[in-house]
Amino acid sequence: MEKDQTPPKPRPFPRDLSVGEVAARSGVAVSALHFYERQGLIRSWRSQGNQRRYPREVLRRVAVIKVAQRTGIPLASIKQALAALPNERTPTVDDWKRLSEGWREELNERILKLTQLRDRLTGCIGCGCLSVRECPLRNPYDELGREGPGARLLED
Amino acid sequence: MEKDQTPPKPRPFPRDLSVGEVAARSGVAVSALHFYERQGLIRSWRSQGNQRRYPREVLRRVAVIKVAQRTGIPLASIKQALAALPNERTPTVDDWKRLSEGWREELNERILKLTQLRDRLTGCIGCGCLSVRECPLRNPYDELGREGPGARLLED
DNA sequence: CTACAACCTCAACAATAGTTTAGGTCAACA
DNA sequence: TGTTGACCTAAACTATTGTTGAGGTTGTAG
Repeated sequence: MEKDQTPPKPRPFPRDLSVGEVAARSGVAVSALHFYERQGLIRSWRSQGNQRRYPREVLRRVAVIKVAQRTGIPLASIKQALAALPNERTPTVDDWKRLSEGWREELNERILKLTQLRDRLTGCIGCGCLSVRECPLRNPYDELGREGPGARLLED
Repeated sequence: MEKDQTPPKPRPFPRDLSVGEVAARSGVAVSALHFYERQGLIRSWRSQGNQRRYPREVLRRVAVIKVAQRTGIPLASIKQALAALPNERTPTVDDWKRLSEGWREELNERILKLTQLRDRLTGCIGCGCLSVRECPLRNPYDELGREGPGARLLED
């Protein structure tokens, strides 16, 4: 009945967090937290009543997940990266920093690709060169466009 | 039986194109061309034998679709953009240029966002500020993280 | 004329990233 | 004690972007 998404009133003293609390503080839906847990990106233990309990550290973990997603990294890869964190010690600032280094590289590449794309976009769409064989925009796909020798008429 | 994907031998004189020819020359699978047609991004007429026939112009159309996809634009939006092309006249270079102008803007924004993200990435993941309320990386989601007044202990 | 490659349709399946719903349990407040 | 809000699971559903398969037709080469 949608009540799941409204912030639960905080319990007496915040040693550990309920799923609703994590949702409220991380800005991520309860259903998404369940999902992340099924996918192995976060973990919880259970209360006597079988309710999820999270260490406060989960907030950073979720924050990092969301940030990584914004860079375009799929959850599966984020999971891999998170798996490199120390398992039985709370990750330190340096642990997190190391994590982000790899992503910075990926991000840089994506930015580069998009920048090239942008710089060629107008010119190449406007010119005649989208003919698959010659256009720098299209070239990556060119392998598939070959069809042996033979009179190849001027392309559209 | 996978034969669909091997380049068909070119028919005698290329006035119009079969789906296999378009696939070979555009580097896009036949199944994807069918799909684009179902989605209304391209159109064809039919031969006597009910086979698809495309105007040569479709090559540019498909090229543009693929390029736009690389910029991260979903097919639905590409469809909208293509719908702005003149319907009964073959689009001119200027038509295509206009089309790409809008996309250049979107691309620029995406590049900007990613660049900001990159610049903040290491610093923010490493520092304590991922606490959702103060981090520039997390702030966008902050709305959901509010939970009324009350003693808010130091976040993780 | 016979094969076989290329084509057709329709339906099911795939991966990603979740959300929604149904049916039930737990816990706190009055 | 009873009601309500938060929680539980499992399964089904959403959207996007196609691919795969089954079963049948067309068209071209020999």
